[in-house]
Amino acid sequence: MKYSKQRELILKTLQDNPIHPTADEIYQLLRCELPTISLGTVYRNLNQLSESGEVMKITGLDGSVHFDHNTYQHYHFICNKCNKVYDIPAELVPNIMTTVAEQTGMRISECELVLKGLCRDCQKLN
Amino acid sequence: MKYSKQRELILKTLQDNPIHPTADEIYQLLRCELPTISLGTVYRNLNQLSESGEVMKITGLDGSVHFDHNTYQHYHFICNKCNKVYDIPAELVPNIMTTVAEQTGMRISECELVLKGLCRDCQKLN
DNA sequence: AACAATAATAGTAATCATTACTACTTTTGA
DNA sequence: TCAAAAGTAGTAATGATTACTATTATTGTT
Repeated sequence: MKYSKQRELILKTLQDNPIHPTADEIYQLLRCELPTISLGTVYRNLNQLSESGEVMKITGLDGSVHFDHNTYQHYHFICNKCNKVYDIPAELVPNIMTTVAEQTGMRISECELVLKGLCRDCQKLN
Repeated sequence: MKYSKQRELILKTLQDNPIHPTADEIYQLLRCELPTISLGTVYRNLNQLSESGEVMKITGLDGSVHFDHNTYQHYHFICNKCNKVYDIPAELVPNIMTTVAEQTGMRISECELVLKGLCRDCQKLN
C-alpha cells in the first residue's frame, strides 16, 4: 500500500474523532482541511484500512456502517435515543469466541457484538 | 394490523425456509405461489413483522440484511466460505445483556451477536 | 348482505449508500 | 530523472430500500 496524504488524513480524522463516524461523516469532517477530497476516496481508503486491520468496521442493528480507530477487541452499545455509539470493553463479556468455538466446532475469526438500549445520560432525561 | 394474504404467505415462507433469507430471497420464493406480489410489499411486511416482534432482523458483519422466523433469543454465525447463516443458542454465551447492563449502567433491550469464520463443513473441504 | 372507513397492495419512481470507471496525478525505487 | 505502479477527483452506475399513488381487500357496523 503506497502512501497518500488522503489516507493519512482519513486515519487522523478517525483518531481525532472517536465518535465512531460513518464514511460520510468523515468526508464532511475532512472537507475543511482538504476540500478537494472525494467521497469515493474516503470509502476506498476506509475499506483498505479495515482490510489491513488498521481500523474497525462496525455494522449491526441499525444498518448504518460506522468506523472505529480502536482496533483492540471490543464491543459496542448504541443508544436508541441519542444514537451515540459507546465502546464496551471485551473483558466485560469474556471468551465469547472461544466458548462458541469449543461448543460448536466452528472456526471463529470475527465477532461483532452490538447492544442497544438507553445510555445512562438518556435514562436520566425522563 | 389488518390481515393480508401476502403477509401470511411471507411469514409462512420464512418459517418453511429456515435459511435466514434476505428480503429479495423471500420475494423470489414467493413468486411461484403468488406471482403478482411486489418486492415493496415484502419489505413493508418484513419491517412490520420485525417491529411487532414476530420475526427477527439480522444485520451485521457483511452488511446484508437477513430475516429469521425464530424470535427466541439466539445469535448467529456466518461462514466466510459458504455464506450460510447458522443459529447459535443464547445459552452458549449466557448473560451477555445482564452482565453488560450491570457493569455499565446502560439499560439494554437488544443484543445482536454475529460471529464469522469457517463452518464445520467448510473446514473439512481443505 | 351492503357499506363506508381503513389499511394493504402492485407497480413504479425516487432515494441513499456504496462501488465502478476514467483520465490525470503522486509516490516509489532504480 | 524517469517509468511503473498505485492513488486521486469527479462522475456515472449499481443495488438495496423506501416513497408514492391509484386500486383493492379487510373489518366492524348497520
